[in-house]
Amino acid sequence: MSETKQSVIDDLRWRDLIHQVSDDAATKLIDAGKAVAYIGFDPTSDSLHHGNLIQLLNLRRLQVGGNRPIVVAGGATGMVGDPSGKSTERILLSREVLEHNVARIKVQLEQIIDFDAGRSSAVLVNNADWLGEVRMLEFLRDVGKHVTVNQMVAKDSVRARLHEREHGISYTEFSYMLLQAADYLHLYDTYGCNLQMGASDQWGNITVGIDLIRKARGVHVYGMTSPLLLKPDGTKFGKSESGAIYLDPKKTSPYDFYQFFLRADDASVVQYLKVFTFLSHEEIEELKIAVEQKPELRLGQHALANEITQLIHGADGLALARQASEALFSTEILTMDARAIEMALAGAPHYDVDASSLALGAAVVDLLSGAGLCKSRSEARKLITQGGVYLNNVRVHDVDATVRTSDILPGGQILLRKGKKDYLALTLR
RNA sequence: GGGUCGGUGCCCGAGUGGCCAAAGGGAGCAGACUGUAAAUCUGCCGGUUACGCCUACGUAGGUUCGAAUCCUACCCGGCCCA
Repeated sequence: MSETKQSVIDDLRWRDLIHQVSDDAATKLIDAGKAVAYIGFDPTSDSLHHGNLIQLLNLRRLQVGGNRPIVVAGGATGMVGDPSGKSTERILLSREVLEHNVARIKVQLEQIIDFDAGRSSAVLVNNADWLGEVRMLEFLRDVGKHVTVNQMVAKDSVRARLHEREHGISYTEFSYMLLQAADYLHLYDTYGCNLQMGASDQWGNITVGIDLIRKARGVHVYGMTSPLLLKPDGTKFGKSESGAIYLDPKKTSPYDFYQFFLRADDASVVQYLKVFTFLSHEEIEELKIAVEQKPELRLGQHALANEITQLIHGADGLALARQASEALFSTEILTMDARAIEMALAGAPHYDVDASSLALGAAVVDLLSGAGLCKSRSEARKLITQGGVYLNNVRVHDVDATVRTSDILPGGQILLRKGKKDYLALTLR
């Protein structure tokens, strides 16, 4: 990973990471390394996902330029739910769950942002620590007094819900922007925070905070958003077939994480390289040309998957993911020797099988559904009928096919595959 | 509180007594073509011990030979009025 020494803003612009800036002065502040920038996350899960990652990397980019990052875990706001970008009312999470999530996320943040970098050291705070204490009357006086309902109603996020036929917006969610504004104010008071960043759907919330600080403190602070990452067909980026891609290796294995980025489509790779990596402009330009001229080599995808997997899962995680990927996709695993197979499959998805059950023959249908490759036995049957199941890379034709002891590969595993890409190593137990 | 419209499968959305496991679209999955790409074409897309049976159209009852469709009560949401 190479970090450029040029202007942070120029770099962000080049990477198409700037959507809106509240004031040009913000860019000067950032380039001077004088920004104290904050980003908030609602801890709705116990792991960050690749969508959050973009914002975190942006914070990191600023930090490299000498700015100080603040990460706010929304322990309090997470209990309310942000209406931005949501068409329906959010389900509220319990205090216990939120606290648990905040603790887990904290560990992940430390991988990406430097919490020990002198005057630009990052800070992690939980807004439950201050919002949780605020008295209602105090809040109404200190925050509510400065914001008119007129401007609140004018926000896109609210207007969308107001005009919708089927769903309204609760007072709770309507208030969300005030809480976020209060966060900004608190961070300004405590850390001299002067910049709030986020995805473009946060713009409305961010501007409320800026206005609040101007009115309450007479100080001009800033906001900046990055564009929402969209896939070429205009749909939202952020989900894989099986859901979000998490940073937690227990939720998304390094192998799956690596594979996700390796499968980026041609039309998006360059954009992803810009957004998800710290590769230099020159390196990315070279990869761009490579993708245009020899797309089948997928050099861009490889670089992307390597960089980001290394960043999140380290060299070891990357090595495992690559070994498994190469064994499954690039070589004929059946010709490898026992040791090689064992090593190669170490990082591949696993499923434990009772060795004794193979003696009698275990139904492929049962293994598929048991391992979670199929949701039900019906689905597994249909899949086999359609020719979508492979045992040791050989298509299974019979719905009643079984896996037996003789199918065990030299490495001690059995390879089950669904479709072209979904491999599973059955491990004997 | 009154009036009114609505609550259908992962999502959107048709269906207003049998031909409905429920049109159509999207998403998803598989096959073909490829480059672990995109686009396209084809098939699948509630569960099951696959004959049949079971579970499903907000919830609970009822009418009927038969209900997603009719009736009653209730719950939830939108809009308007108070």
